[in-house]
Amino acid sequence: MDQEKEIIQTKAETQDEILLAALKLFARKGYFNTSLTDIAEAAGIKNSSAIYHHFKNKKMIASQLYANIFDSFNISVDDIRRRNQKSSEQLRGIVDLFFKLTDDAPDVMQFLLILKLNEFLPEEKPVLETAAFVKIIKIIQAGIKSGEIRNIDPLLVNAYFFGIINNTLRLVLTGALDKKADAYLSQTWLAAWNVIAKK
Amino acid sequence: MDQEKEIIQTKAETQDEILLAALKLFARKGYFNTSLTDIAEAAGIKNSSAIYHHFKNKKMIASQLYANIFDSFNISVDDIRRRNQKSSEQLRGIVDLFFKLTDDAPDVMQFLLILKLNEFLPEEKPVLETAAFVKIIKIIQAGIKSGEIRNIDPLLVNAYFFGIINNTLRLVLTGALDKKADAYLSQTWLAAWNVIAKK
DNA sequence: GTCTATACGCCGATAGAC
DNA sequence: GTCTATCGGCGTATAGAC
Repeated sequence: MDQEKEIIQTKAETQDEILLAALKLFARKGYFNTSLTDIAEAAGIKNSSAIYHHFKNKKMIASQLYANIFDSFNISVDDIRRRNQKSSEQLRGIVDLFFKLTDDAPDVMQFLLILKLNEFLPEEKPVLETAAFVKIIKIIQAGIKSGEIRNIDPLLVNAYFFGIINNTLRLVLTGALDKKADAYLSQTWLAAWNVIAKK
Repeated sequence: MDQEKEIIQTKAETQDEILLAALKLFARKGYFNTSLTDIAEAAGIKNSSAIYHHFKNKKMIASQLYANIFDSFNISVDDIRRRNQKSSEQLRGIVDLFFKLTDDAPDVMQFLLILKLNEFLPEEKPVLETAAFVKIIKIIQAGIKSGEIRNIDPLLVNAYFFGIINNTLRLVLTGALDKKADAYLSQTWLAAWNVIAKK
């Protein structure tokens, strides 16, 4: 039984290694520029054939990454909403998370922010229809109702606020801004919040 | 001689048709999802082979598009700078152009804003090092010097300002915002300008 | 569960007739 | 300058031994 458990764990670990390798390569070179051979190599497997014991095909690797990343983001958003009442605090929590991810897991952030997912995962939900992002719109609507946020189209509020946040992080990820994201956090938060806050 | 002229013109026209077809397809499906067969068909050519009489290979089509679009953008920026003195007016001119292009030439705007150019044109200059965008940084620096714009890192000013502008246009281009870009111009300009304007 | 070997298809690219 | 025909290669995917 110990042995069985070990085998199962080993399998799960190999899957994770494949996912991790794929995430890294997709983030750096793009989906179409990375072959299964590349992924196998980066995952420490001699041959790409072994990958097919873990995933049906190349697209399913990307699809699994998509699910993992957006699920985990969704859980984080739930957590942030539970622990904060005001819309401003909740948005601040999400911004903190984004900046932290940019420094600690840039590949994840590339996947979330920069990759054109619909180019290689056309059947998946657009990012904005994802559970987590629907909740962000709800946070904005609540903020408008409570008077914290200016009374304009929530989609525009979202566009302005995350325009500033995401574009800043984009420049960090591409190296155009040379410091860690954390160095820009406080003033970028202020800039973004002031755009949408009721004066 | 008339005949010769006609042939030359025809050749140039065919080239333009190929470029136009490629732009459309790259913008909608992405570079890697469009084959030369697709481009030939969309350009009204029976076979992809004929394309090689106009372009060395697939990448050179994209490269030519890149050059055309950024050159033309650069010329527009020059024009805008010549016709306006204040940084705010110059930035407003660029924003007007962006919104106009989004409505009138969405494929061009997709190419400028959304496509990950380095994924299929790795040897071309990153967008931010492009002549036009270097000039935008100069406009920002001048605005800081003259006291129109807040005195923070010009790259951050750029990130905030165009974060709002580009993210809004991105949502228009993807259909998440359902009106024409022009409907959002005045309030989006105000939001973006207020972020960077000295109070 | 990973290996070797191999099939298969698509697409970029070339040759050459017209 | 566009056509038909065809090559070559890469990358996905499968078959089957171990």
